[in-house]
Amino acid sequence: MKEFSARQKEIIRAAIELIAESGIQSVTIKKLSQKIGIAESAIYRHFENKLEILLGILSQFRSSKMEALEYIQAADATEIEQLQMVFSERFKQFTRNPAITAVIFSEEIFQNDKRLADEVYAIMNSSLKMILSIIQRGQQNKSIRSDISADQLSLIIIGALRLLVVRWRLSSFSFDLTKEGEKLWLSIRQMIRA
Amino acid sequence: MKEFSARQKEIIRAAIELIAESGIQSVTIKKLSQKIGIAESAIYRHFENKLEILLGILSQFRSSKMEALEYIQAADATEIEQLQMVFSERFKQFTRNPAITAVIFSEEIFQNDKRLADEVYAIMNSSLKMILSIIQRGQQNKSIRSDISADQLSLIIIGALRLLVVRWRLSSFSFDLTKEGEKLWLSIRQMIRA
DNA sequence: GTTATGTGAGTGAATATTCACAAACAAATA
DNA sequence: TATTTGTTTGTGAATATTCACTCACATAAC
Repeated sequence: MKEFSARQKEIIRAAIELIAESGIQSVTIKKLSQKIGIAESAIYRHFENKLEILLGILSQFRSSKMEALEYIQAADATEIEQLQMVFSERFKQFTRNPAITAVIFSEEIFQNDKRLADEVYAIMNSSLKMILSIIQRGQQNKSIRSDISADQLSLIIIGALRLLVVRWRLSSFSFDLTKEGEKLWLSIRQMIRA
Repeated sequence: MKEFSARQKEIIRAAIELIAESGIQSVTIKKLSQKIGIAESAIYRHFENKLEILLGILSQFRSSKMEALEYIQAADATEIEQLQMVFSERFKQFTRNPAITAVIFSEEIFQNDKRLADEVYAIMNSSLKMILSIIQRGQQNKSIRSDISADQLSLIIIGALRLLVVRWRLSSFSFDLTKEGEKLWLSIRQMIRA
C-alpha cells in the first residue's frame, strides 16, 4: 500500500475537489497549485507528473474502502448485518467526503489512460466480489433467498447503491444521504431475505 | 426537437466515438476533424462552437430515447410487460450504438458546463419518472408488490440496469448485453411481482 | 551543510476559434 | 445563352490562451 506525505494528500484532496466542482477537465496543475497556495512548479516536488496525482486519487480511495470492508468482514455478524454494514459504512464515507462521489462512480473520467482505467475497473470489481461472497454465504445458510443467483442479487444491490449516490450528487447533495440510504437498505433487505 | 444535417450528425457520431475510445478529454476539434476527414475550421461551418457539439450529443440521445419510451407507453400491454419492453428497448439501443454508453451513464463528464450538466440531469430524471409511473400503475392493480414504495422499486430497477450497462462497457463489451439483460429482467420480475 | 521544499521565468505543444479566401453550385439578371 | 450574384462548404494560416513540465536559483529544516 502506498504511503502519501501530508502535502501529497493535500494535492490529492484538491484534485478531488476540482473534479467535483467542474469535472476532470478542470484538473490542471495551475488550478491545483492555486487551490493549495503554492507555485505550479512546487507540485512537481511531490508528484512526478499529473498522471501520478490521478493514480493517487484512486489509490487513496481504494485503501480507505479496503479498510472499511476488512473491518466488516472481520466483524462477527450475520450476512444480513454485514450487508447493512457495507451500506452504512459507504454512506458514512461519502457523507464525510462528498467530493469523492464525483470521482468514484464515474469510471469514464479516467478512460484516457490505460493505467487509470484498469485501476478503476479493479476498484469496482473488488466491491462486487465482497458483496457477492457475503450473499453466497447468506444463501448457503438460508438467510438470503436462493431463487435468484448471488450474481444477480449483488448486481441489483450495488446498482441501487450507486444510483442513489449519483442522484445525491447530481442534486447537489440536496437530501440526507444517510437517511435515504437507510430507507433503501430496508427495501433491499425486504427483497432479498429468504 | 432539433434537426441535424447529415454533416452535423457525422460530427456528433465522431464525438461520441472519441469519448468512448478515450474519454471526454480527447474530444478536440482537431481530432474530430481528423476523424471525419475535413479541416478543423470546417467544423465551425456546422456548429457554432464546441459546446454546441456536446449539447448535440445529448439532444440526439434524448430524442431517440423519448421515441422508444413513447412507443412503449402507447403499447397496449400490462405494466410488467411494459417494464420488460423498457429493458429490451434500452439494451437494443445500446447494442446498436455501444459508444453512447460511455456518455450517457457518465454524468460527470459534462459537469464542466452548467447547460450540459442540467441536460444530463433532465435526461436521467425522465427515465426515472417513466419507470416510476409504470410501477405505480402496477401497484394499483396489484400486479406489482406494494410493500415497497414505487420510488424505491424504480431506484433499484434503474440502478441495476445502469450498472449492467456500465460493466458491459468497462469490460470492453465482452459479454452479450441482450442475453445478460434478459437474465437481469427475469430476476427483477421475480423480485417485484406481487 | 546537506536535504527538502519552494519560487519565477521560460519551453514547446496543444487548445478553441477566427480570418481571408476558393471551389462548386444555384438563382437571378442581361 | 451568357453573365452576374449569392450560398454553402470547404481550406490553410494565424490568433491568443492554456497546457504539462523544466530549470536555475532561493530559502527553510534538520
